[in-house]
Amino acid sequence: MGLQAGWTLPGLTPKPCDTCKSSPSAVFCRADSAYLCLTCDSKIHCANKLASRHQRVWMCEVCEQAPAAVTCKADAAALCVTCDADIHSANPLARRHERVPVEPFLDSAESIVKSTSAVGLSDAASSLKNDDADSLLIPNLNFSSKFIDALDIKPGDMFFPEMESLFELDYPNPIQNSSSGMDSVVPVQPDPIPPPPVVNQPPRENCFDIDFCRNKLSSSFSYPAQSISQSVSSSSLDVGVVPDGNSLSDISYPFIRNVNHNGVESGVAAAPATATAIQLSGVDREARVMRYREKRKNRKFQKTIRYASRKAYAETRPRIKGRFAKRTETETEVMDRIFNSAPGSYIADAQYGVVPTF
DNA sequence: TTTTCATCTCAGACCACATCGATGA
DNA sequence: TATCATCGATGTGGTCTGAGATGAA
Repeated sequence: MGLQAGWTLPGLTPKPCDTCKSSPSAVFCRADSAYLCLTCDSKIHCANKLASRHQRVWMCEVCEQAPAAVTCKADAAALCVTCDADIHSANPLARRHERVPVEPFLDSAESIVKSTSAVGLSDAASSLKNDDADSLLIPNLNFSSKFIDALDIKPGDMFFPEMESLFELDYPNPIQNSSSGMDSVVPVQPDPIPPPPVVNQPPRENCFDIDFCRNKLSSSFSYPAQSISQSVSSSSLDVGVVPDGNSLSDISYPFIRNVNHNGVESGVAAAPATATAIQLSGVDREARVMRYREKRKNRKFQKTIRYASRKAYAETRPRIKGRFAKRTETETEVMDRIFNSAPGSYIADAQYGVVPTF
């Protein structure tokens, strides 16, 4: 977190909350087309049942001016459309980063911060590795550093030291001024919902449908305002699949829906989000992207051991040039004696606290 | 200033097999 | 309903490899 002070560049302040005008916005409410800080988000969206159903997304980690549209798995970062294009068109490697549309949440952002701080940090770490938890990834990563910033908690103070690397993601402290007084909200699994709108861009250039179940990029383009299909899968079947397409073509933003204040979709593209992103062009954007890249460069992900028993086995296995090799019969007998003679004693590594086997 | 080459750094692939988790009998 | 067997998927670590980054000529 030592880098944090250095990130704050003059003139690159996060978008202020539309309500209080004082705190930096942390989330974007689609129904209200409003940028809100965590405090105002809690006040507004916990006020009544209808408001609580407004879908919100976190702000882009780079420009902090537009709602995040996609999450890059490789970078573990939520990015708006424009930043996604900037960053992932830089080189062929970046183009291959797998990105998925962000999923909005219905809980108040503050409650997510609270609940995940208690139980979700470890999961967030493992989710970096386990693509099954993609849906968890975005909000957790987004809020985690915000949470840390807001509460002035150092990573080392947390329960999970291995999470430290996660907090290298720094933010401009959007909840700095937020109060903790909010109602607890029962977590609700949000319906699969479209990412924020993409406007002011030729649809056919930027809005491709992609089906990761196929090898080739789908050639069927979709006009974003009409499609509500989410063809990007985050199931475990997609683990390790890196699309070969180019940055923008890899991701579809098929969910351009405008939801009015009554929660009714109008079918008309909502403009504010991306329009704001586009306003941030030129030097500002370049500076933000550079800052983001620097952060990413310094970020480190630590491996999380989920099964100590497997680790123990892996460490004892014979190898040839680092690769696992078949055991000979003698070795198998020896290992059988070791593991069978002292049940439970081999895995004494309480460091991981998992899987008491044998 | 630009190009070329050498060196360094790092992410990802690879391997075998115990274990997990789902499914059906 | 509970138990057991089966089977495919998963996770584990050390080394190698190739691509990108960096620096010198």
